[in-house]
Amino acid sequence: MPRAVQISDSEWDVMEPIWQAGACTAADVIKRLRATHDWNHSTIRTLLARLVEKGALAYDVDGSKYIYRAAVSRERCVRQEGRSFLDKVFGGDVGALLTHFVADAALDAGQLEQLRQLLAQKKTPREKRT
Amino acid sequence: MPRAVQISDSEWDVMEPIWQAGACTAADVIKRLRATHDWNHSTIRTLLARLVEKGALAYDVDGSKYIYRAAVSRERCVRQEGRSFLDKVFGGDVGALLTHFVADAALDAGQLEQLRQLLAQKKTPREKRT
DNA sequence: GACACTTAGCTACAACTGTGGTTAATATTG
DNA sequence: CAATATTAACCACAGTTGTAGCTAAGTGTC
Repeated sequence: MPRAVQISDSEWDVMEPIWQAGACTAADVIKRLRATHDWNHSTIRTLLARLVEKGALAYDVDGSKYIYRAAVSRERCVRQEGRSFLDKVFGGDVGALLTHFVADAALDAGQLEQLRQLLAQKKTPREKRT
Repeated sequence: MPRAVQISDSEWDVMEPIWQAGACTAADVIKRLRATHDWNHSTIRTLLARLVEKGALAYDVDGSKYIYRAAVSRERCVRQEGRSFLDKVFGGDVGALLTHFVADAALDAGQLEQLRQLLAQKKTPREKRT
């Protein structure tokens, strides 16, 4: 399997618009990030380049520019980040993690209901699903 | 408030035994970590020193050695790490985070039950009054 | 065609991380 | 006491991260 790509915080912010848009030029990414980040365009270009090096992004050449696209799915990265956070902070104990966030967070009625339903349907691991 | 202490992965592993034991010497920490990590004792001492610099640990001098103790609570650090993970990966949406982990994890019957109860008791944030 | 703008590529640079060696003072133990 | 082990203090060193500048080549505009 593709060696686990390690995406830093800033890099994650750069991935986000690309995951959302599917494919963008650097200029697109820069434009989108302008709304939320006060970064120099150089910074974003550097991050794009690093993400390509890391294998998190790929690109197609279009004339003089690159059309970037994700080379790793967001899902995959979320799972990996989640896993590593879970291991670091909760020693791999998902129950503890969930308990923490449920206790710590303010959930609105809709979210609570959704979770209750998720849990209600949730099977214990006897029935293996992946 | 104490500026948010930023604890790296390795450092976290060093904090853990201290949070558990309450107070230890470097030798204690090293001994405890031997079980799980294949680290040179120097490495652990370096991490201890860095954690002191960062204000995550404090110590009392006992003869020629230090008795380390946590200067920041585990709770606090868990909340902070949790917050930053939540923001990075789920854009601050706790519901999404919980959904992810519930869906992704294998929970045994006991954990499921515990969570159901937690959710059952959980109050929605103060309802907006009119 | 001249000039401004965009683009990728390369360079920089300090802080943080992971990992561990060296030293000098101090304890411990045979 | 002499040899050995422990300790904290310092140093090292490469890799990652956050942040950005500078350059040369290509593109668009008048």
